[in-house]
Amino acid sequence: MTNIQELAAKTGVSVATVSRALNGSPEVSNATRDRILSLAEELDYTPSAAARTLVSRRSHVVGVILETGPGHPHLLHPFFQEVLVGLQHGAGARGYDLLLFASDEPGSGFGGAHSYVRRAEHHGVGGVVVMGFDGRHPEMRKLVASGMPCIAVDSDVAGKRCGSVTSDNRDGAFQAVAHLHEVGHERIATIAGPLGTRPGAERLAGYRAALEQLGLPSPDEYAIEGDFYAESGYRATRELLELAEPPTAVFAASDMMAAGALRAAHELGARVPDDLAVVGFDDIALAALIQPPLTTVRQNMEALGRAAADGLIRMIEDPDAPAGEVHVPARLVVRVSSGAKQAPREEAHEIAKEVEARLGDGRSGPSSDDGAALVKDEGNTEEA
Amino acid sequence: MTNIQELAAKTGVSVATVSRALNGSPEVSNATRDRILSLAEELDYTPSAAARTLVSRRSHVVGVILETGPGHPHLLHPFFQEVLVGLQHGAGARGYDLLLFASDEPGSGFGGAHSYVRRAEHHGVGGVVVMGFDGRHPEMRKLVASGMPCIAVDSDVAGKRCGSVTSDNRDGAFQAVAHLHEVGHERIATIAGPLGTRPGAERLAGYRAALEQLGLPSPDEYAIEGDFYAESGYRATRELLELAEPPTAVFAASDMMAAGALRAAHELGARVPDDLAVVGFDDIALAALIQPPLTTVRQNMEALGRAAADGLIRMIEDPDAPAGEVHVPARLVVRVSSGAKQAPREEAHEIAKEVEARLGDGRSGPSSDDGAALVKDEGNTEEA
DNA sequence: AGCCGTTCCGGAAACGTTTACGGTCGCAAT
DNA sequence: ATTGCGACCGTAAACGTTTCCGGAACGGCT
Repeated sequence: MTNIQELAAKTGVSVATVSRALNGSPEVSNATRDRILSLAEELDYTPSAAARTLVSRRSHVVGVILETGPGHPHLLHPFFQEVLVGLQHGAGARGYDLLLFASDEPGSGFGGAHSYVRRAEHHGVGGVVVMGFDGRHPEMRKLVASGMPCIAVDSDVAGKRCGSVTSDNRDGAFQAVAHLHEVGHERIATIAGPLGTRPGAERLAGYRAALEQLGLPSPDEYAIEGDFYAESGYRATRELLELAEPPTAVFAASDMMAAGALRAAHELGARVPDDLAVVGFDDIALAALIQPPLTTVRQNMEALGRAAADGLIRMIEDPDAPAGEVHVPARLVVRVSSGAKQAPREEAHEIAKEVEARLGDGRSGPSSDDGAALVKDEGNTEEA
Repeated sequence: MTNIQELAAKTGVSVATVSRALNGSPEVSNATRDRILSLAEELDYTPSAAARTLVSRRSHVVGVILETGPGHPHLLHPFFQEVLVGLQHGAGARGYDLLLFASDEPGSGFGGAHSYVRRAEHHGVGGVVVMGFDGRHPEMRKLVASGMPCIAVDSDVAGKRCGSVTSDNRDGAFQAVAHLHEVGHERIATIAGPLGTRPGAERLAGYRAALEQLGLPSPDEYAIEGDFYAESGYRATRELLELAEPPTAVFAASDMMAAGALRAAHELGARVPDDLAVVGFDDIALAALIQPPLTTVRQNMEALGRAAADGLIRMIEDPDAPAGEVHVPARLVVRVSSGAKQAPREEAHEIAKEVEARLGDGRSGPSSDDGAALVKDEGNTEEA
């Protein structure tokens, strides 16, 4: 491996000058800079991250924490995967790489699993983004207490040096209800997420706000708390349909619960969307593939990731940057389950473009089907 | 941050001794070792990864390469996500962390995007695992040429220091066909993956081998090449069903193509599984949720990741370890689409346990539904 | 008493950078 | 002719480890 000394020797200058040239310092003449740069290129010189980090105390790496052990299946949710991609792009654009904490035992000789804080310090990362934790977790408390810059995705941890990034859950829910109202519904129920979670609470708030603003009835029985999983959506929908005055539409705070709702409706002989309109939240891959294709509120997960990376790096590079809270807009994706007369033209167009962008030269792909994530809305062909 | 010198000063020994104590060298008395260790614990000492890497030239980090730019949607496939989890566990168990390459421009002053090899060297990672590339990609050629240890997942790159990990595609396909034969089918067709890809070719080979061994007919028209995506499965199935002597069962080399097959069958009025039995490959989340629930060959993606991590770290730590090729077994998951009389008892049991393990205390989860990945095979309730 | 082998430890070099400090020019202003 | 200044560059210290080399102390053997 060629190092900075070699460059110095071969160009006849000191290592200090080489370092300056490499880092674009103005204190070096154009002539020598060019000489050095071209030699570096020629020798395929790559600076040692370790040495650089050691002295400058900044590693150009951001940590990523996501719990994947038993009892933490979150990581397997497509949601986090796409956020990760956003992180990668966001961090990459700023010259940072991502470090996924995995090891429990970096060095040796010490006992027990190390705290994330300690691991972060060990690697000299300037900050971390955390996903799949809630703020009550002891590790999270330690983290925010440590003063290390961090950003939580879709969670409610917060602190002086700890910001957060979420979808605009409230607005997304609002859109969903407004849409149902637009296509003619008056009696709109909701299957909420766990109210203890931030997205659960916010989506319910958006639902309530929409009902109020639209002057729609909002009986207590129309809001049932679920747990984001399909089964709870199933049960809630059964309850709803057996009410004396059942709703004609339901907004589920997650696609999985919406899927459960679909099944319940099917079993009770209620046709979707004719007898019961359904809107979900998330736009997971499944949404476009089930019957009928699900109208849902799409979270822009890539944007979430990008925003998290941006915010974090800002905090890292400016020690007294505020730890903000950013909301990424969510947008309604109209498919069949909500009973809209017809998807507006531009919507279809947009989807097509999106699919293309994500598909790319997928044909040359390595294996398996990537389709689950990019589906050409096959369900829509039903309309033809 | 407390460093090794501080420990040395406070325990009244030299830094060399402290270092030895920390690393478990036998050349230090038990008395002093204990003194040092307990002080280290007390001061919450964390060694600097940078310094350690700088001198020892091993970073205890493995690189992970997966292309996520436009034209590379692979990363969004659940497949890679689960592999990533496996990697995390595998690497973590050996004391390694994962570095996700993201940045295009680590330092500055140089032009253009850096090659992966260079980035890997920059960070001092001992090796990398690559996913979502095929061996023909110029970056991959550079990588294997560089002699850096690497492992490719589900791909066909190979070289002196470059191993690979794949599912046992051949055997998985064999199982699928054998299963179809067991439930009574004789005329079994396949929708293959792209024959240019390794999984595509291997699964076809397994299909052929099974037919031969079982003494089943294997007319040319029964094998159609698809591209792993749903649309190709749809078209292939239409072709198959319009043959003079159509097959009664079809093995699709991916779940997405199987989904396409289901749709085609539906359109042509063929009932699944009665008129046409279908088996897929992958066991993506979707598989359990579509109607009818799909019998498929499950890839153990977590195991793939673990195997990749294991193999890579072996290569890193033993400079002349062979770059092996490992196959992870795939296993058939019987649901409804294949028309098996009944899922064997233990299978159901196994699924239940699996679901539980992955679910864990999911209730306390942060948001969204994790359900897509862990579905309780709701479709099976149809049988009741 | 001399010698040798162990056991434990310290000194110091090395790893590849960045950066504070100082130095040498040449040149314009006094 | 001195001074001052800006542009450019070199020296060397630092960052926190690991590890080679050697040395002291000690006990057992001839």
